[in-house]
Amino acid sequence: MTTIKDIAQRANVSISTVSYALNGNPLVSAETSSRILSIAKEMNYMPNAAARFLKTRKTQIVGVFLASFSGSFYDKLLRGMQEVFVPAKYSVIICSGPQSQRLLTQRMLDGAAILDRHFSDKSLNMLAAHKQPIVVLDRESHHDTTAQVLLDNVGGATQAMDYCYGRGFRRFYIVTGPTGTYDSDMRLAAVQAFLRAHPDVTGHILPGAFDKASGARAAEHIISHGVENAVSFCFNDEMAVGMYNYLQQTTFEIGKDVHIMGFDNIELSQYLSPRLTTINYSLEDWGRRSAQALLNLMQGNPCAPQVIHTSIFEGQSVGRTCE
Amino acid sequence: MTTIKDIAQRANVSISTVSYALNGNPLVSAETSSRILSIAKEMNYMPNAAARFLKTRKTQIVGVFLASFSGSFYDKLLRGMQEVFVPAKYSVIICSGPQSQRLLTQRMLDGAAILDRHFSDKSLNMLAAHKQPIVVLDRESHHDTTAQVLLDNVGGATQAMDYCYGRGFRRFYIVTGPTGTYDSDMRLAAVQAFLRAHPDVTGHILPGAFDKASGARAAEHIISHGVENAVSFCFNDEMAVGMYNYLQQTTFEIGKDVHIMGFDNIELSQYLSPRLTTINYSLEDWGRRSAQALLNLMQGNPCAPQVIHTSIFEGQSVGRTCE
DNA sequence: CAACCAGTTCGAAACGTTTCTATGCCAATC
DNA sequence: GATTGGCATAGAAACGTTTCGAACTGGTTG
Repeated sequence: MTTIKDIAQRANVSISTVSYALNGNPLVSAETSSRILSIAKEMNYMPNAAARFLKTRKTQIVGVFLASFSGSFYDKLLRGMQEVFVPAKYSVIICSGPQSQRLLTQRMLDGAAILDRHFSDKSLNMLAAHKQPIVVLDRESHHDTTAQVLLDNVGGATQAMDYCYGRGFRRFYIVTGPTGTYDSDMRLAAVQAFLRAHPDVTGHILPGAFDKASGARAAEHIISHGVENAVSFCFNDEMAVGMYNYLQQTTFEIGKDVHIMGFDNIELSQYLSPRLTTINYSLEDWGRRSAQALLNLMQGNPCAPQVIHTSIFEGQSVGRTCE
Repeated sequence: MTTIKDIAQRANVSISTVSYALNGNPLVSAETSSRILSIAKEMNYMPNAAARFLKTRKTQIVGVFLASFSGSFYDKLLRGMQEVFVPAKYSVIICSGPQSQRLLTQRMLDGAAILDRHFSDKSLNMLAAHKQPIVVLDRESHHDTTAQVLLDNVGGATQAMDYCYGRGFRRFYIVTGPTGTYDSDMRLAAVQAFLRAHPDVTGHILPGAFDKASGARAAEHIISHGVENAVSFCFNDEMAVGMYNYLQQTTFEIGKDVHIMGFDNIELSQYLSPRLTTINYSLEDWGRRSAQALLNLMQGNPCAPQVIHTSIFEGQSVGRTCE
């Protein structure tokens, strides 16, 4: 491995001069500089990141912690982030699984974005205590080196309930995500507030796990408990897909006999037939704004909590009640 | 930041003793060791990765280079890899975009898997010259620190052609991927070999780009050039989806008037109606075997080229000719 | 009693950078 | 001709580890 020492030797200068030249420090004369640069290229020198990090304490890398790589869900989010980080000269890496937290605790990352419910609050607090810049997308966090950019779950869930209510539904099946996950808990809280505000509405809570299997189970349940004039609000589209899959094996027709509302508007939803009615929001925007927040934190500026707003995406999976 | 120096001071021992204790070196007495360990925990010491890497030249991190994060395509692949790397105590990170190559050139990674056509052969050769362990999934590479685990594109494309031929088709539209990509080029070569071997078959090559838009364009083209008794072989499912989308706005019925064969069997395909007939293979297996190959390389063992085999997944999108 | 040994611990060098401070040189000034 | 100032370069310390060889203990041996 070529090091600056080797270059210094070949160029008959000191290592400090080489370092300056390589970093474009204007103190070194143009002539020396170009000589050093050409020698470096010729020896195809590659800086040793570890040594540099050790000195500068900056890696120019940010990590995005995701629960899984599943679905095209993250694709757009990450694209939004790249839009911000690439011009800012940060490399973005995706980390998943418990063992990758070590990258963060061992200071290999200048900052991190977290959208992974397996990432414990305890770890997060530890890191915050060490002044690690972190932006959270799936929980609340109030430290001076953390920022939150959260989905408007309450708004979205309320929009969904309002929409169904407006179409005449008074009986709701609510298929939740895993308890303890911020998104599911917030959506559930909004639903419960809605139910309190509308005494004429009944809601049956069906615990789910944000996966297709939960949707299928829920579908099975509602069929046996009566579907007429009821709408099923799945707390994410994936569970709605699970419902579709299950119902395809039955004679029930979605949008007529069975009504389904989703949440997330994932790409797959547009291929469902009938098109799923769901809650929509811009993942790119979420990514961009999270990235911007993290950038701010890394520059030492605090960053106020932000909210990503939602809207209804109207398909044909929620019809009207027939009375 | 707590360092081993701080711990040494508090424990009244030298830094080397602390280092030994932290690394579980049996030379240090159990008593001292436990004292040091408890002090370390109390001060919540976190090792500085950069310093350690500088010394040991091992990061215990492998990078997976992907063209994009799109689709659930990579999900399974990565799960397969994690199965191998997690027990081997390696952290896996996903790198995308040109700027993340720096992680590799600056030796932040012990090894890498490449499935990214934007990753240039030139860079790859540079890295190979530096003895960087790398496994490639999307090209050939023959260096002593590289390994290849490739999809059996030729076999898969041949299976597809044979299947359609067996169902009576003699006229083929071939929707390719971008020229220069290994997968597309191999599939095309197989198709051309097939055409040479079957003089009774005609094939029209339609250049595509592995995206939905290409599929839509191709659909438009075949409609205006006659669909009867012709089958369209899309070199990936995503383009087939593009075709479906386009055809949905027409009166042509897939599997009857228009026949479509895909490649990849992506998750979305199962939601298409009629179900897409396509070429299937195990992404988990691909991931596992690539990871195992990389592990071998990192341990200094060479690794023979490997092939991932394919099979037909029969849906209803390819019917029969009606003569 | 000197020599040796095993079990612990310590000191110091090394990894490859960055960066602060010192030095050398030359021309311009008094 | 001594002093100054500016420019280019050199020297050396520092970052936090790991690890080699040395050194210090007591106890055992010849």
